Formats: sequence, C-alpha cells, structure tokens
Amino acid sequence: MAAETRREREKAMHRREILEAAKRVFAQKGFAATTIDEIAQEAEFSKGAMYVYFDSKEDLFFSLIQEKLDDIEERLREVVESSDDPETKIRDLVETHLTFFEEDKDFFQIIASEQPRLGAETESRLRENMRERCTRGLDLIEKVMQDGVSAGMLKEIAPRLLATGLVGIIHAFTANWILTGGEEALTERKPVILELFLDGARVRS
Amino acid sequence: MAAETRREREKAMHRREILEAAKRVFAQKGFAATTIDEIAQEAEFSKGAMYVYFDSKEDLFFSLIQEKLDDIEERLREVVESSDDPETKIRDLVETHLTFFEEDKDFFQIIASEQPRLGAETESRLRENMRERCTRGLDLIEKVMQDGVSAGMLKEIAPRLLATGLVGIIHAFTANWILTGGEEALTERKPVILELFLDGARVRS
DNA sequence: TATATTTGACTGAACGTTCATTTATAGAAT
DNA sequence: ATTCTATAAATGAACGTTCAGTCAAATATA
Repeated sequence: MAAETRREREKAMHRREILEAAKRVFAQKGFAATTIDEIAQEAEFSKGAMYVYFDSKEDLFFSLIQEKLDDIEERLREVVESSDDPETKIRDLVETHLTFFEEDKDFFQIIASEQPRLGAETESRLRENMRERCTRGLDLIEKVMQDGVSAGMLKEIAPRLLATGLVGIIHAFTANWILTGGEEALTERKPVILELFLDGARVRS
Repeated sequence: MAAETRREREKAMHRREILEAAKRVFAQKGFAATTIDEIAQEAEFSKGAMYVYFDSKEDLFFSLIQEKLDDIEERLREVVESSDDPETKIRDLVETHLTFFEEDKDFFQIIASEQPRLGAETESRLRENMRERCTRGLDLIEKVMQDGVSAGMLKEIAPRLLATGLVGIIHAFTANWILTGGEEALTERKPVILELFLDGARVRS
C-alpha cells in the first residue's frame, strides 16, 4: 500500500511547485508585500488552488521556512556530531552554511529579511516556532564554540558571542555575494571567512 | 526674518513627533505591514494630519531613513577624515556604529530588515536612493580598510570584504544585544568586536 | 475676520479567503 | 473497448475586510 498512485505523485509535485514559486516571490518582496495572486501566477495555478494545498498565506510561508530550517539544522547537527576536533567542526560549519546558501539564494533572502523582525513581539504561533528553530541552530554552533574554548583552541570569549560573530560574517559575505551578482561560487570565500574569523584581519606584529 | 513664529516651531515639532512615532511602528512591523492609521494613533494625530506633513507612506518612511543615514554618514566621515592611523580609525568606526545603534535601536531594526531586500530589483526611486546611501557608507569603510592594507597593518584581503566582515560582526552583535534585552550598554562589546576582527578567535599557537 | 491646522468619515482599489461550478481521472459496468 | 459514475482537482467570480489617500467641515490661531 506504499504504492503511490499517479494522482498522489502529481499532487505532491504540484505542492512542490507552489512552494518553489512562493519562495521566489517571498524572496523578492517579503512576506507582507507578497500577494497570493502573484504566487498563483508564478506557479501557473489559479488562486483557488493555493487553498487546496495550503490553509492560508501564513501556512504557505511557514511550510516553506520550516522545511528549509529542518534541512539546515540536520546538516549542522551532522557536522557537530562528527567526532572531529573543534577547528575541523568550525571549518565544516562554514562549508555547510555556504553550500546551503549557494544552493538556495532565495531562502537566504527570506530569512535575512524576516529574521530581524523576530525580535519584535508577536502573537503568531508560527512566528514563535520560527524563532525557536533559529535559536536552536545558533545553540548548536555555540556548543561547538564552547568545545573550542574548553579545548584551549579558542580564546576565552563567551561562546554565544563567538557563534554570533561567525554567523554574522557568513551572512554578510553571503549578502555581499548576492548583491554583486554571484558570479563565482560562494564557497570560494570559505578560506577568507575562516582566516578572518580564526586569525583576524591584522598583520601579526 | 529668521525669527520663527510659534506656529512654525510647533509644526516642526509635530513633524518630529510623527517621524518618531512612525519609526517605532516601522521597527516593530516593517514597512509593508505598517498602516498609516497605526502611525497616526501612535503619534496621537488624525490620519489626515499624516498627509499634511508627508506626501505618502513611502515619503514618510524615506524621510525617516534618509535623515538617519545622513546622520551616520556624517559621523563616519568625520572618523575617516581624522588624520589618525588606520587602526585608530577602525576602533573609532566601531565605536561610532555601536553608539549610533545604542542611541536608536528602532532604526537598527528598520535597516536590518529592509536592507536585505535592497538586492531585489525595484522601480522605486526612493529605494534606489536608499541603496545608494548604504553603498556610500560601505565605500567609506572600504577606504579605511584600503589604507590599512596599504600601510601594511591589515592583511592582503580585498578591502570590500574586510569592510563587509566588520560591518557584519557589528550588526550581528547589535542584533544579539537587542534580542537579549539590551541590559548592559552595547558599547561594552566594543573590545570583543575589535579583538575578534583584528586578531580572530583562535588562540595563538 | 481671515488664515492655518486638524479632523475623521468617505472612496475606490487591492487583498485574503470561500465556494459553487467545471474539468479531469480512475475504476466499475456493459 | 466504450460508457457510466463517483471522486478528486482546479477554477475564477464573488465576498467581506483592510488600507492608502482625499476632502469638506470643524477648530484653533493671529
């Protein structure tokens, strides 16, 4: 009975297509400025079809976000749970981030513009959920930093700040990469990011 | 004739009040989700009064943004034009940024969430203007980095990337500061930011 | 009294959501 | 094979709401 019918396969496919279309529009306009009509047009379905697959605009948006956040969280968890030393973990963490954003610029644009507003209070359960997931991701990186400090590999700086700093650099470089057209691969910037984070910008005296 | 009447003074004052109120609402909800009615209520004026002082919602938003961007650009320019050495300039640059955001969390929230969408194409002249100003600010910092590299004080890394990295760290720390309630002064994090940017997170071997 | 300021009801357009209807499909009956 | 039937998928017109922006009237000021 695991045998899927063609209808089931097509329905799942259509759902995917709508999600992909929505991602492109949300990335360009942001959640509030995006209309269901635009998404429907981009997905080449009628407006009504949107409500066959999703309950509401919010539901559509968060289905999108959550899938991706689950994805990156899993990838980060794999890196963290690998039994390598802290420095290798940091290098892999950067690699994972860059690869992820390179694969999906649109998703980066979405979180880059919606995440800042997570600080503002809100009554939505879905937004609460998104904040929680983002926090969990940072927690993972913080853990790696904690290990690095304990191992004497990283300076005695609050691990949360180390995590914040590294993610900040990664995001800034990604934004810059998108802004400048994204010709070369984003992952090419991995060495510069690591050099900057690990040893800083100053020439040793 | 430079003598301002009370009416003129009051009108200018009311304009300020509306701008301040708008800033609070925009910071919490973002441009698209903010309504003129909310701003009017926050400012304790009628909706109609908004259109006495501003042409449109966009006009109101960009009046706000531009004033602040002018302000910080001027402050940064002062730092850059001071004839100190590159390292001092970088330290002052960080100080200036942190002081500015500490004075005005709301403004930080606004640019943090609207700036990412500047990458997406748009037909608005005002958005174009905002992008230009942001770019000019980064150009200024890039110039400092360029000087640092030329002076042999900074590593041979593309100055644009150095500027991007530093601003990324500053923004990340500011966002973290706001998210955690902002108890202690943001400027207290200046030493950590500088340590991180100049010498990195790794313990010297 | 004349002028400047402020108001809030109003307008028309845009939006999210619903739903009666149409279209497409899969299986049953002939 | 062909027709019939039941079900699922897709549509787009219609609905109620919200919102940016307007304006005639009211109020305050000089």
